[in-house]
Amino acid sequence: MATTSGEPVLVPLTGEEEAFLRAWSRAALTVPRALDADLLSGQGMSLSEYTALMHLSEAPGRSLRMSDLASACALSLSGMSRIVSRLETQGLVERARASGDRRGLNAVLTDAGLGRLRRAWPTHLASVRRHMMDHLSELTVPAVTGALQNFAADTPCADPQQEVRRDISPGNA
Amino acid sequence: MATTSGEPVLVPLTGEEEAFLRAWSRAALTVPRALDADLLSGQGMSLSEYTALMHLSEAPGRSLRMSDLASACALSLSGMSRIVSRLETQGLVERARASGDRRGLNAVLTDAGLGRLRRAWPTHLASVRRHMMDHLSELTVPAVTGALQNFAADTPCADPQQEVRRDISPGNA
DNA sequence: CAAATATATTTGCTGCGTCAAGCAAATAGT
DNA sequence: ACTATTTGCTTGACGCAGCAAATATATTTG
Repeated sequence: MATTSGEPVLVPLTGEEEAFLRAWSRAALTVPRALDADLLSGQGMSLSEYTALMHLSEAPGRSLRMSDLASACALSLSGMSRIVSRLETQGLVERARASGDRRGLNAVLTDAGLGRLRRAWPTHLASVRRHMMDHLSELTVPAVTGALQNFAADTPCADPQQEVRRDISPGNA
Repeated sequence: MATTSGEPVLVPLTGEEEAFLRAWSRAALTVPRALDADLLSGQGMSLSEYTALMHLSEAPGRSLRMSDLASACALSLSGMSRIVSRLETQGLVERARASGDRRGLNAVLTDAGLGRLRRAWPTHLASVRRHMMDHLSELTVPAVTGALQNFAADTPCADPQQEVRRDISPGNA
């Protein structure tokens, strides 16, 4: 499967794959925007804030280390740091020095934060149903979930300090 | 909770839907980042630039009105304007006053731009295969494409002034 | 035909998230 | 114990994309 050159043979996408790619690419841009907009207009809360609160609410003690919260949200640690700061000024989250490792911090969901999340939930749920679930059949849902979980699975969430740096060649310019 | 109040009954997500949502949410963040990073490191070109070039290359006369290019790329018109500016300074695209309507502009792909796109293609193809297609079965690809096409389908791509004549909603698409 | 209005695109400002650098605490090496 | 390195998080600077206002051209209206 290689020509005499060193380059691997690249098989172009089939028509179906091409269509999938285009539909995906569009949806990956528009869906988050739509969810964010609904949440923002309905609850004055951004999607990333909602997501952070959600993950905290599910964590034991409503508490997560910053880095764990960041990877749960698939955001960079620095981005997460700013989001938690925003949430903190609203009193929805507190930062607590981690016991046993004083350089670590736990983001802890406050009662106010939990209440806020609960109030935002219906808005978000309706939005998710409208923009996504209503367009999926019961069959496709489980069929695709596994695939999605593997998409870009090896990709680190930026902030290289979080992970090893995997490097590949440049091509040209 | 439902009957007498004005609020619609919100059915929570099933476990499968919940899993889908989470997998999607993560993938929608990580995949574009991964494709962008590959293109950037391998070709010094961003994913949005690549996408713009691609749509232009497929348009008749390698030419599209700014607003059409924006909606093809699912970007705001203002964002598109800046992208075309970047591409223009690299000589990959030119702006040509639209014949017949002098307030309109056509973004036109230059020969250099087409060459650049062709050179970037293998990198992008490999990236798409690696991060997405390799994780999809032949069955799921066509099964999901239609659903994806309807995700957030009614969502305008921002820049409300774009205000297309998208009049009364038809049945679907 | 002039004024009013609508359309196509660009530009100013702003928020978000990333990278790179920085700081502090923990761990390793000697 | 003392310095070096690593780890966890925050912060400064930056780029990208979005909204709203500005600009330029078209079209409609009186």
